[in-house]
Amino acid sequence: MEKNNIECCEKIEVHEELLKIVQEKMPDEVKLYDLAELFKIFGDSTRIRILFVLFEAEVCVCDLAQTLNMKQSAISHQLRILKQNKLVKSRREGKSVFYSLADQHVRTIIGQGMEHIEED
Amino acid sequence: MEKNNIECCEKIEVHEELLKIVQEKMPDEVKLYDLAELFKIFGDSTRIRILFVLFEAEVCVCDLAQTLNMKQSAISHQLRILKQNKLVKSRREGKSVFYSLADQHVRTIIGQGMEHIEED
DNA sequence: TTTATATATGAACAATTGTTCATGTGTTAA
DNA sequence: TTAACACATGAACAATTGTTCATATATAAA
Repeated sequence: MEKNNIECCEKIEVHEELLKIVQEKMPDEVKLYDLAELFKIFGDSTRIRILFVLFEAEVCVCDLAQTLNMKQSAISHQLRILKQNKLVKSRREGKSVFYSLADQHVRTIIGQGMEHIEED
Repeated sequence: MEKNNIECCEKIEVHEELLKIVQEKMPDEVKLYDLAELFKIFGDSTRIRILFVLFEAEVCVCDLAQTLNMKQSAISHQLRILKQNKLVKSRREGKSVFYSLADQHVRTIIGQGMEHIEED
């Protein structure tokens, strides 16, 4: 018996086959980590609200803070996270910095999320 | 001057217009909260790995724990979260409980996430 | 240069989260 | 009924996270 054949649910063959398929198709650890990190970004309603504003227009930090009724500092911290993960991009114009969406996937991902929670 | 006309970046008209558009298009608080909660589910690499296994087959808890090399307890806790959020469904067969994907959106959302992190 | 405005960021705090351990529930076989 | 197995779950702990406050940087105007 090979070392992977640990007994489990008394179904050793199925387990063997599964392990093989999963080893083939499962992305590597780094990619899985990055993927989870990406979704963590969407897992905060402040960041979601920021993105919904950016769906409509390119906006400066100050306007974001006022529109969402939050401290400028909190908005800046979140924008930093969004930018680090390439979900938004920024452009300076005088004293202001304008933020906008950086990626098409943002709309798709949030759209699919909306569809999911609007079911049944 | 109306009370919404707080000065910000010396661009009151733009701010006014933005507020109006955002108020129209922004989902209500409950929906935004639910949406963030949904994405939080995807924001953990253990749960992501569970979902990748379920992309391939319907699997029992024991096999999941062995395949992912984790404690059965940890897997059960995560499956509970996935089930509560309708991302997986379960079916008892004797002593075992088999889990499988409950929703098409799961593949799309994870697929879009993969596309995003695989860019540039 | 000084002042004011817009934004960024480090530290600190409360709140949330994922895992482990111990134990409980449900099912099957003896 | 008892024992064994598969899974679920509450409590506890460490680790992570989002906000606030204070302050730093950057730009523009005086």
